[in-house]
Amino acid sequence: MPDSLRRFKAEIFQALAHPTRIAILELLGAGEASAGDLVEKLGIEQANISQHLAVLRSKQLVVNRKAGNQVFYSVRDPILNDVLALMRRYFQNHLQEAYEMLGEMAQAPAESEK
Amino acid sequence: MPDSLRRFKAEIFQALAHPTRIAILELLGAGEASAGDLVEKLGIEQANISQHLAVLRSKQLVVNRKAGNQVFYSVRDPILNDVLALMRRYFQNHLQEAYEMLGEMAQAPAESEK
DNA sequence: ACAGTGTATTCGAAAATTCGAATATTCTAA
DNA sequence: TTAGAATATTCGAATTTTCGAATACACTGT
Repeated sequence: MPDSLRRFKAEIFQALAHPTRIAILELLGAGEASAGDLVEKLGIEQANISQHLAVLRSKQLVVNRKAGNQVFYSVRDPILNDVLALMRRYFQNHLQEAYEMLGEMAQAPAESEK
Repeated sequence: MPDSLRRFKAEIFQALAHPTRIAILELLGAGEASAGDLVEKLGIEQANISQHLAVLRSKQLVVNRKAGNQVFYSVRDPILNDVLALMRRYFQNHLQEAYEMLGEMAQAPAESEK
């Protein structure tokens, strides 16, 4: 496989390599959401969400649709959802280590739980 | 989903987010290989391969087995191969854009082709 | 035209990643 | 024990990523 193709793949993974962007994609997996929805559901700075959306857009992982004031985002290719689903299985298989790797966890309950 | 779990996922993706590490994992998908094999097949500095292997080890994506002088690596969980396979399908779907995104490509033939 | 709401961009500064060079470590064979 | 091969680690500089703050832009209603 050409190295240039691997560079492309690496860029996609790079786009996935941030907790906030994973959260965004998981939310979008359930269907379209506006930028504002994401800000509200994730409890993260508007500017920051917008920056992460810019990353996802630049790698074409999401598409957007403007409706008046708002911009609605969705996952472009359902394969991405499959990838995330596979990863969920992976994490179930290795939850143990996940916890160990993260070390804290026990007392760090994380802000935005559902 | 807890934020800490998303951080863990992001770390896995981060580990996948480098062309050399993708190349390593794709090679290992075909079966065990020694560090030296990887150096030779990828044509990359020994120290650098070793650094990338350290990243993959630290995220537990690979396991290693020492045999005398050498260290043999393999992918720990076959799900990873599935993820990479899914990604290959993704790239086929979007090859067009991949080429556009990479821009150069036409004249950048990449060093290590098969 | 103006104000207000929703979203995007720009600008630093701090943190993380990457690589080659140099050096260590570990094992084997003599 | 010494030499050599295979692999790993450390160091520092260059690059990239990340975030908040400030600002810009776009659309709507009045």
